[in-house]
Amino acid sequence: MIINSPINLELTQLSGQTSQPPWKQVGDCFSDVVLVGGKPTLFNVRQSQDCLDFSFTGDITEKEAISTLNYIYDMDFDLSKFYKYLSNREELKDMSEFCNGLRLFLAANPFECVISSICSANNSIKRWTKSIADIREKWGDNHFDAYYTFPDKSVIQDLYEDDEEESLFSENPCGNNLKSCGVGYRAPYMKKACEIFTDEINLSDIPEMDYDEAFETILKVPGVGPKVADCILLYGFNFKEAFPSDVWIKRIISYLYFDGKDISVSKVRDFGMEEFGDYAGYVQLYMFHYARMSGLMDKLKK
DNA sequence: CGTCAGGTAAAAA
DNA sequence: TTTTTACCTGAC
Repeated sequence: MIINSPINLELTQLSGQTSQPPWKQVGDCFSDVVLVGGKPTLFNVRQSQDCLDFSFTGDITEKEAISTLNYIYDMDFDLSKFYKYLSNREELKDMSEFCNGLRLFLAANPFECVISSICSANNSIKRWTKSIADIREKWGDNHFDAYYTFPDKSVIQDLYEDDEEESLFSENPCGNNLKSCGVGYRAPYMKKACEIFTDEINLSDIPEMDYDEAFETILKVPGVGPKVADCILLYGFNFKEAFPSDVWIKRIISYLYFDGKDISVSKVRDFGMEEFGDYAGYVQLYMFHYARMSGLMDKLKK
């Protein structure tokens, strides 16, 4: 079946968005299990022309399958309108040609996005995605042979933190701890985050909030600073007005808009949200990948 | 072996 | 309020 909106699937999958790790890739096909209304469903998606071709296995209707994929790949977002917006601005006009068909890769599971985003802080894409994949395989539920859902917060909350704690309390230590997944000093953040989601913050309240309230709320979670909070709201909850600002976005914004002058990450965030409004999230996504692919990043590295 | 990677928390200015 | 410092880990 085809979803008739343009997308570059591989670019979208491999762009390092902190919603979840990329789906399993075999040839040109990407697959993963998603809980749709609690029902495990295996999705297979691939590029067909410039659109999305998919099939699925699971006890849901075709309509539910389409609506799930529409959400995850943000297929209702009007890319051509966005490209017009970019082309009308001198600083942004080159970006669309370097990232044509790049879309948001939204979280199938917002809780997983929170943990992924915490894991991504001061980390590489390769390492955080492997950590999250390891957590799924160790403590998630197995479906359709080789696929795993992300474990529930109650599971993560009860895990040992590291080898030392495990060998202290366990009769046969066997890597049943968070740090064995390479999350490093983020392990206690993850566990405390789960506690907070049990007795203080209800993640399902977030979509009802306005941006500032959602931001202040999610910022209370251990391991979540401003950059990670914006990522969680953008990739996990589809708040498109988020403008996650890290050192790279700072360098790029500084180069494009402030004549290379050094400005704080916090100012960059304010600037991006003010300047780009509801397009802020997409501009951030395109900006980062434009810089990577155009060579601007190498130029700014020194 | 030292440096670095898409920051955060805690301490200090 | 804004700046500095230590920090798991794996790759180079």
